[in-house]
Amino acid sequence: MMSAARARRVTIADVAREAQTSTASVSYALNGRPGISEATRVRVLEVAGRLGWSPANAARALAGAGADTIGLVIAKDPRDLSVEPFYMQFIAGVETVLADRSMGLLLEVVSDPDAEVEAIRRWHGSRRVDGVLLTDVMVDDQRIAVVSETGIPAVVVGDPSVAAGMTTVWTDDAVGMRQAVEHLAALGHRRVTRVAAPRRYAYTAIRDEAFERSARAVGIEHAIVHTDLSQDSGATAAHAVLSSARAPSGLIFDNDIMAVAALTAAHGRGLSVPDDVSIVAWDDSLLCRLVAPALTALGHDVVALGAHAARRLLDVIDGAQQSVHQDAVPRLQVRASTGRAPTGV
Amino acid sequence: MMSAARARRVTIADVAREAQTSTASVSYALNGRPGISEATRVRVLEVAGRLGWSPANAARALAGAGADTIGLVIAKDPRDLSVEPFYMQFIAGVETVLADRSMGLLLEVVSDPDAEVEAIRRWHGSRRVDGVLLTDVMVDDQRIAVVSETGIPAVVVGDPSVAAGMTTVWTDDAVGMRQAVEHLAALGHRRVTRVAAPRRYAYTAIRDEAFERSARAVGIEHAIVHTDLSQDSGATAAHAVLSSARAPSGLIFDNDIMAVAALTAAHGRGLSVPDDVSIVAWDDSLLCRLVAPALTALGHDVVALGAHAARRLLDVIDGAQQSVHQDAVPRLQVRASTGRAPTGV
DNA sequence: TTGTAGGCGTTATCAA
DNA sequence: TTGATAACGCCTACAA
Repeated sequence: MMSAARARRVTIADVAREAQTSTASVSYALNGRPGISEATRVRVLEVAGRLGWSPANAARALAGAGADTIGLVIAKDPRDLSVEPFYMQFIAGVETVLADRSMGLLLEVVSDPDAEVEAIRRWHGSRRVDGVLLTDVMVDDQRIAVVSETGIPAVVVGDPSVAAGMTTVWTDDAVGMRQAVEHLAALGHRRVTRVAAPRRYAYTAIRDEAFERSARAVGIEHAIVHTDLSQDSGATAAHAVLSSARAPSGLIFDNDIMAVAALTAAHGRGLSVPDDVSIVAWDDSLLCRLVAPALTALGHDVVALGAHAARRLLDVIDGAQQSVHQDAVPRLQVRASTGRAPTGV
Repeated sequence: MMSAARARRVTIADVAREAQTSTASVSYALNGRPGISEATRVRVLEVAGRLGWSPANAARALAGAGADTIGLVIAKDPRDLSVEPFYMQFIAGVETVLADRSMGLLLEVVSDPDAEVEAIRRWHGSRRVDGVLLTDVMVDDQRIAVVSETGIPAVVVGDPSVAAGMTTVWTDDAVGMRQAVEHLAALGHRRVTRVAAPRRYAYTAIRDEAFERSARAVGIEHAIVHTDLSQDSGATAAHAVLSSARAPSGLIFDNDIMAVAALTAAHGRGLSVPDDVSIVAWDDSLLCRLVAPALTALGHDVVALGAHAARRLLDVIDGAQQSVHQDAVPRLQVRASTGRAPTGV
């Protein structure tokens, strides 16, 4: 079979010739600029449509317009991504905003933070993106340093305290944590353990602190175990914690995967949820609703978060001052996995 | 705070001047082309590094190189994406291949097929991508028509029968289906129902046919129910099927979500899995391992599939002939949700 | 209101 | 092996 001969692309000059005018007028017409008669504009647009012309992105970018693209680089192991509903939702939200401005999203998935920095550098160097979105901020995150040093328009999705003054869209995890702790306390739980994300993530310290403060405020015993967020570490942590001398009656996990793993672990130990132990998950996903009992979980609208972040990034690209924006507060969805604390504990 | 003054970017001319040579030599040096002395090459690279120069993507693209980008457009409701581990894994696989050629992935998430076609047209028209990946092929898919008519380099991820002769990477769903049916038959099941995806997806008919053929081959009663792949429709289908006069003892679902919903539905009806009813899921995700009992499921390596498709697309972009490539065959992971058929049925 | 021409940063051609 | 120089396609002063 013959490979289809690539027909020469139609250019602005072709349209100008066909419409019997100049390339300048074609450009004006397409971009809705003043300085052209209505008659000419209509004629040009008609011809452009008929010829199927659309401006080459590279040419406009070269002529001074931006790349009409923003970048998002995700540093995760592909294995973990399969269970992270977060990013697809976030991306979907971003896209809703980009679509209105017909901008594109350049995505890169890398396996380590160094590659992430390198990707941002490369994108900026080759002018492929007008700005970047930074998620999953870590302690001493190199990306923050690179971005603020090079002046790439960027929005940090995370706590302002780690954003080095850059524009930030953040969620108040502390309030979420407090809801979870108070919910368990109100149900009579006197000992609660937080099964947390790795310390390298910036949000971990924030949630740790909020957890301890909230627990102290309601006067209950508390402890924290740090994990790697995996299913295995969730199960391991659950077993360890539940077999300890003074086992807690309430567990708060930093994601849904670990919470579900803990559910299975508890059942495996002959414990009932929520009669013997109550479980709270962070990240309210479908998973939380699918398992039995359904999991009480902290959730927020990630699609909206993505849209919010994208909107702010476009503002920054347009020259807006650096600023801090709070997104919706996490809400506790109470379901069947939390109940009154067992008596006599 | 002042917005950082955007320093003028360093161009190839700057490097040429500093290295006391011409822009042509700089270009040759950077791209590792012959026709330049080693001394000059070294000098140029040194200067380029010192000045922090990297070529502007737009300029290269305009000068004839490609966009160094491939496109992937996903037509799904954001809500559904949150529970679709497929795409993130697929994307991760694609990225591993693109990284080697330092190409980028342009992503677009839209909510309906028309927007998808429009996105592809737009990308092609503005020359933003060198090629596209087509997934989730539907019956009479407009994208196939547009792509083959415009000659955009593309790879169809799906059955060759719907790819209109374009380069295809496919998975043999029929073999997967046969494994599932034979597995149930071997366990003594005599009545099996397939809870299927919507008919608009091209793969649905393929799996339907494979299911019927396999069931006939092993001589068991069989039926098919079409759904929208949602949790709710999975539960609804399970209830309807299990309450029917001649209820099947085996169910084969077209995704993991519905299978999990059915698990809950079965429990809700006081049925034991697998003692009363066996359940097989398609798409072996973490979800299948997290629930109790763990689900027997058909799975394949989606990360590898993404890499495979990307590799073939790069070949097509490089001018390869249209061709058909089979990816790994789905494998049945036998877990606790399937067991011997109940006696006396 | 219209058209001409220069510039954006590379790559490719063609003399030297 | 080099170095001018002409595309590439668009935008935009500036001139008509």
